[in-house]
Amino acid sequence: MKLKSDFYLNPDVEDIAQKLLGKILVTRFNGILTSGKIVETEAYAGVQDKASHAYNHRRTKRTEIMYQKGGTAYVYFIYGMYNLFNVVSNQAGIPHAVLIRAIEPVDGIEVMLKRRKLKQQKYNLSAGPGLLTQALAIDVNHSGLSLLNSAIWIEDQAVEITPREILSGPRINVGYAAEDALLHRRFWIKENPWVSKAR
DNA sequence: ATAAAGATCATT
DNA sequence: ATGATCTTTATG
Repeated sequence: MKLKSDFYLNPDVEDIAQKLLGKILVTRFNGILTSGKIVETEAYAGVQDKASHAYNHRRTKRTEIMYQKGGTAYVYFIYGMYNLFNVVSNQAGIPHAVLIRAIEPVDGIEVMLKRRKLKQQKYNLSAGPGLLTQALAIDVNHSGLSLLNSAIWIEDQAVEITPREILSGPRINVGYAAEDALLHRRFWIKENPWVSKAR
């Protein structure tokens, strides 16, 4: 069942980052459906978080999306080649976001392989924030879309991921964030091979 | 107008 | 450890 608005209005971004683990991220573009189980996330805690694009109330054309109501997609382009997908959370005006860092493929694996230009399934299909967006065909044109609609959304699962199955650590490649780089705001499912290997 | 940096990844 | 590749942002 598609997650509804109240799930995304959660004011605790570290909590929602953990609750997104185990849920299914789905895209359906031109009738083509692809999806994967979320296995790794990172929480970005708005204006107080030195790692966040919205740190210190930074408000630009790009970051404007983060100030929208929870349940909006925030997608940005980085390093000249990658689109990174985030789930905006909390009420409008508070720029919380959760970066989806890795998924375990579920539906449309053949299509995803084609999009990634891979012959056979390996972990580099979708284990990494810049890779899963390719597999699901998400790009910056989708930034601002509502996750309550039928192009990009997240499905609830009967089986909840329990706190015992979740590990945490510092976020990846946020060295510019000074002391906030040390906070444990990266979460992943213990022993899941689809978690990114990045360091 | 210009320059620097970046929530990455594949390769050496 | 390095290179690819280009948008976004800050600064002048």
